[in-house]
Amino acid sequence: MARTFTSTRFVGGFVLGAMTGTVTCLGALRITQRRGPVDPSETVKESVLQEYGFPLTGSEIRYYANHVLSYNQATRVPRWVIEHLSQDKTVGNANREHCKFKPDPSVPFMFTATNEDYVKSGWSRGHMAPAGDNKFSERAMAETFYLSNIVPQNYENNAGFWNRLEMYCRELTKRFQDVWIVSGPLALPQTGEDGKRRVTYQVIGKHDVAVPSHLYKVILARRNKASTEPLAIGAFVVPNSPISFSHQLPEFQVSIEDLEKMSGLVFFPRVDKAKNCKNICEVDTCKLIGFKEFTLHFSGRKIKSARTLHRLEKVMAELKEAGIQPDDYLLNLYKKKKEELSASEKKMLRAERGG
DNA sequence: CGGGTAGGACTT
DNA sequence: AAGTCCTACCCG
Repeated sequence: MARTFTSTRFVGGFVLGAMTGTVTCLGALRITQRRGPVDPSETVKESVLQEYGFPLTGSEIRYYANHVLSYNQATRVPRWVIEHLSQDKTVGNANREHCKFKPDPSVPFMFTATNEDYVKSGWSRGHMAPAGDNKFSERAMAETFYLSNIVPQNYENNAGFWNRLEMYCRELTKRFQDVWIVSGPLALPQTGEDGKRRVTYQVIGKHDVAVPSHLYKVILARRNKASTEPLAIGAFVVPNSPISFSHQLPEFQVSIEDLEKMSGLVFFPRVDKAKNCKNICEVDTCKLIGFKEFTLHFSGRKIKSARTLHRLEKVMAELKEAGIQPDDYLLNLYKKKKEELSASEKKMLRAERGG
């Protein structure tokens, strides 16, 4: 119903616009006849074309505490998001549990995505500038939760491969003093059954938020400010779908130039990529954390946050099912937590009997 | 780390 | 009675 109304309104506006245009042309013709030919030296900017202003795109650069982006008002997702990463930014007490996804207040409401567009859409809200890159600042982290920094992302991809790519970027700050990262969505053409190439994408929610077919990341890393070593640079295009642990990061590497053709963007335009850069996968590992390491890492966090013995045992059972032998660190964590929870659950039982 | 849902309390 | 927020709990 709403869609029908919108369409009707759109068509009506188009017809009205066409009529107005006709009237204006006739009027201009009369004036021209009366005053003679227009001055050819008059620039378009100075002409009547500019009288009521040119169309606005809303793609102007928007600045936040630790990221900067250009927004696409048509698709309700960013065109690109850039951030600077250094080791000190990845440590601190900022906590995503205190953050909430919300429409960006600086984006006109008619062009913003909303949480309702995403919830139960089948797609997760995927950060472009990651929350975890902003542990140093509550504000910087909170601002990454604006929906101007979010795209519809496959759940498994977001929690898995993309997550591990973000972890690799943070790891880079151990070896490079400064890391700059540009991230964003892509809607790439695909060849149909008829052999023709088309760009198609799903849209979700009442605001028709565009679901990207792929996500890209460009990484630029500098060893340190004084170093004459070439900058390390890499571009990666990742399908917006589950990617198993058997896949390696270099499989998704593309040349900067190819990504620029796909995206219509020029990355780090002040950098001479031909002269002053080296492939990051030659200078660094381009190796994402493995399955065992990944699972152990987050099992540790789950054990720490477990609040019932049942939950605690389930985390351990999942590890066993995955065929992963807990290391000493994890076993010790488990033992401590088990004692803690046993004590508190006994206390709860006594309180119940007493009351 | 990256995300989600259900349901009760609270508001309107 | 229906929406909104918050807490608790959950998954990869």
